[in-house]
Amino acid sequence: MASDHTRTAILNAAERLYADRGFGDVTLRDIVAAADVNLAAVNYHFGSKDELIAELFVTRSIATNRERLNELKAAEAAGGGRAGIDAILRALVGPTLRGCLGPDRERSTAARFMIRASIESVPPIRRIKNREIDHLRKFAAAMRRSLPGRDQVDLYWGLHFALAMAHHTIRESERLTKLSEGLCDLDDVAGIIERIVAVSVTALTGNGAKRNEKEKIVVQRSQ
Amino acid sequence: MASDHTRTAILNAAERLYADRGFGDVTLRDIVAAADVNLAAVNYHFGSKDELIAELFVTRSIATNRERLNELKAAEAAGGGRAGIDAILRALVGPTLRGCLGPDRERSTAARFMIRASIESVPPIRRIKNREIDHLRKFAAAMRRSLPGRDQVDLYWGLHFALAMAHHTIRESERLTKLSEGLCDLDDVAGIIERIVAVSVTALTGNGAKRNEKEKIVVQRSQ
DNA sequence: GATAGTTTCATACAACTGTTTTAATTGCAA
DNA sequence: TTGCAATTAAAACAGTTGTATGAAACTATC
Repeated sequence: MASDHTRTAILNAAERLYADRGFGDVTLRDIVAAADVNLAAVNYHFGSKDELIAELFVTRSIATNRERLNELKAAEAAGGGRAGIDAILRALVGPTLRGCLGPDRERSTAARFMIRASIESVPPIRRIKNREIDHLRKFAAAMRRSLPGRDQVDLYWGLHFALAMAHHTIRESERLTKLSEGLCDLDDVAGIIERIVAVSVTALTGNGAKRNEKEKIVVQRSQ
Repeated sequence: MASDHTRTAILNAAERLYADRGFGDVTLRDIVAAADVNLAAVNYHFGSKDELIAELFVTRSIATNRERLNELKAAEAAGGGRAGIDAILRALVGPTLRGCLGPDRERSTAARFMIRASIESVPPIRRIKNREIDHLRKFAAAMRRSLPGRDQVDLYWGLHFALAMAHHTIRESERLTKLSEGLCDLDDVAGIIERIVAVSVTALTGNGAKRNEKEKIVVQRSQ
């Protein structure tokens, strides 16, 4: 086990290729070519292609989750145990958005790999993915502490929608740029994060949230 | 060309299989088995697998877009040329959500296929996908007519976020159910649509944004 | 009912996939 | 150094993929 060189070279090459091109059309031969190792090394070190993907996903998701939790803990510590709802949501969507959008050099292959994994949902990953729910529960709990009076159903939907906006923005950034003819600036990551946080907070605390199930909001023209 | 039977059988089987299992692991042999036709029929009628997928996507996206536009046009007609922003957003996300969520029997393979197509982004589809932008432009224009005072950038983001919440809800419905331990009712499609519309409307017209003075938000009881 | 054109069928093909095998090489302890 | 395990290497394997072929079956027109 002298140096793990081959092992980590495979992991890094696989992460980058999967992040760039998705799981669908990346073969083991693509990976070993990029890593400059022998084809059989994958099965020697990981057992199978699926186990390689699984290990990649586990490693990277631990890292991503830690980053989010660090930000959450910092926000809660700053608020004496209770973070503002905006800070919680910022900790939830910030790391991924920063890792996937913005200038090329700041992007992380890890974040882009995780987005791919959450999109394409390949079998080896689907089996492990339940752990992510436990991770999200921590954010749900923080939100409950932050807005103790709020209906839990609304909190879950708010959490869900915040993730929705973040992921969709990453996945469809190109389309949004084209649709808006460049008006929406996808390089302004900080601005995007604040926009998503603002919408989520408004949904959770604004007029829409107190609404009874039987009511609906309509916009009327006064003239 | 006596009956087109084989052709349409292939199209229907392919649509259902792709909708159920994604593009990744559905082979031509799976399709012809489900359609009960010969393997060579695919290449005879469509030329290649990619052309089959492309034709499927074009046909189905025309149908989906028409459904959304009909709802938009009806809303605009009812409002004398100007639809409420809520009705516009409802026309945008309603058809797809109704087609993908809710009781089994109401789900449409077409809507589920379109979601798959928008998620997995396989090469033959990616080439055609630009037309969807033209389709979305019509909704952007309607939103502009509905909220003439609002900054266009905000409108584009609102449109984008509405689609984000709809698609993410479809893709991650199972996770949301688990996370909320059943509190979020994914069978209540009408309620989900109203929730997404409400959040989007709040984001577009609510506190942080500069609201047009000619408009006001009211909360109505639906019954 | 023979014929021409279309559609179906069984089958073969070449390319590519993940995996396995077997041998060569390396690194290190004795 | 020698011996031994860990690692790398080249090649082959069995399975699956989309596609192509040529014969058979059909359909409609005369």
